[in-house]
Amino acid sequence: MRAPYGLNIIDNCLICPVREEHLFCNLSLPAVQRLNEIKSTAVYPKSTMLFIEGQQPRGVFVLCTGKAKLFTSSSDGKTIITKISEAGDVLGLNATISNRPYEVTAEMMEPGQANFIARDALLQFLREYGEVALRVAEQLSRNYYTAYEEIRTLGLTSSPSEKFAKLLLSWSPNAGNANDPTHLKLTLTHEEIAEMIGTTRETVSRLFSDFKKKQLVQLKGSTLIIRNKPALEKIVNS
Amino acid sequence: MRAPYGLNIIDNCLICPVREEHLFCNLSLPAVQRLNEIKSTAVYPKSTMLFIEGQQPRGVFVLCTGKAKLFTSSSDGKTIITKISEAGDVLGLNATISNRPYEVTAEMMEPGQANFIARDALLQFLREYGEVALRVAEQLSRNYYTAYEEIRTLGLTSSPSEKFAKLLLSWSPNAGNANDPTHLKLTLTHEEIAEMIGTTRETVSRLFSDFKKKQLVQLKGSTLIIRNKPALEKIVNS
DNA sequence: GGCTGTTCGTGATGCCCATCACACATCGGG
DNA sequence: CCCGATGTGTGATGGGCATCACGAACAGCC
Repeated sequence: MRAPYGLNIIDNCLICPVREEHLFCNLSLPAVQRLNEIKSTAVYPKSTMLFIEGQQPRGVFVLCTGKAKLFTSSSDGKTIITKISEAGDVLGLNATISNRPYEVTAEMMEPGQANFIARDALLQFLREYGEVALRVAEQLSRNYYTAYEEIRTLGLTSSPSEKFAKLLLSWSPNAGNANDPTHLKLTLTHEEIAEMIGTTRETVSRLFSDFKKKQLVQLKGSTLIIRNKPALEKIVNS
Repeated sequence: MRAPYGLNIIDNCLICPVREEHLFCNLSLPAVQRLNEIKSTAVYPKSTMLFIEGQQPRGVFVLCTGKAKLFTSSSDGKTIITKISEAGDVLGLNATISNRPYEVTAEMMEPGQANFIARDALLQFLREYGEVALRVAEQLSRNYYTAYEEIRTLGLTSSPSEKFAKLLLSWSPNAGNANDPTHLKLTLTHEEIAEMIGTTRETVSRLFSDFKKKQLVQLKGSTLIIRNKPALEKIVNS
């Protein structure tokens, strides 16, 4: 099957490649089948806003392919990105469950596919399948912890360099030293990184220069190499 | 009944004065009676830490009288207060439900009474009374929204004066203008206010001076009078 | 009432980083 | 392949606020 934007469409949750890994993706067979019936699939171009901060919740989106950024903005245009969502993530869950306005805007960062589940259908589904309701509660609690992590970063981490180091560390799963450097594709612009750590584009630029000079990281095209994770950790715990 | 610290003890949830207003306090008769059996009441002196950030959750505390501050700290001693809890509030709910470490420390700001409910007993109680489990989910979702409010304040509100104005507004329920000024007892130290808005004690001092000079507020002993709420709102939306 | 510890007001100093400005690189579509 | 749009590097500047420092005011307590 071929879709616009040159993507493959996954129209059946039963054979979804991320099915095993996430909420809504690792359920009993009957539950997945039911889920498959109530969802509606669509492919969204880059920059689509799946929902906007302050809107009444219509339902949730399950991201199948692509990435989306979640952010909240102030009236004067300042923005903070609170999360980069990837395939398997469920967007808009808290607002939909509690029937309060979406607390963030969700915008596609690249074309991708998402399943929409309307609020009414979701609530009915949760009533039918108690196992899933439990999973939802767990997910909400996980979201809460993530939010608190953000509060700590914003409130307790004073300097941009510290926050920047923290962000880089969160991208580096392995050792990240000279023997075992972390390689990763850098998909964010400096502007977006700035919005993640609450500073300006220029400062991020300068931080990159600085960290490169100090041999903490290296940049090859769009590939970021983390060379000295221990030093980054030292910056964070300063 | 008399207790230490000159407080009256409320040892029966059925006649608790805040029973009508809050979670766990407005339930069916049988549920309140069961709750009354599983709780254990105690009076805590000022500065008691009911639980500490990072501890494994033992259970929840329902605050009956007194006030408590919830805060999180970094290793280098910096602190942010995320909430001032009052009578009726349930503390440690999220950690207890999800069995993750307490995300904050809860410290009594004045002597007061609290009911402790152990984790196991609480979970059993929630299983017995589905109505209450629902209330808990709602409360968790409310907590999540509050956390996001905090993220917005910390991340999008740049200047201390803006955050300070925001805090004052959150304390002013009525008109707060020359005709109908808000009077309130100021129970926090400048240090604590600083920890609420992420700045220093000195800056709070200077902000008070500044706002007094601009006729926005007035201070009579420990009574704070908000005289020009519209002007405060203007500062926030600048 | 005096003594000790906490809280508060305010000056001086300096630095970090937001802001402005502008040139260069890079990307993507017709 | 070119050209507009978007992203990036870096200098100059200045203001806001953290930090240090100290004395005054205040509260609690034998």
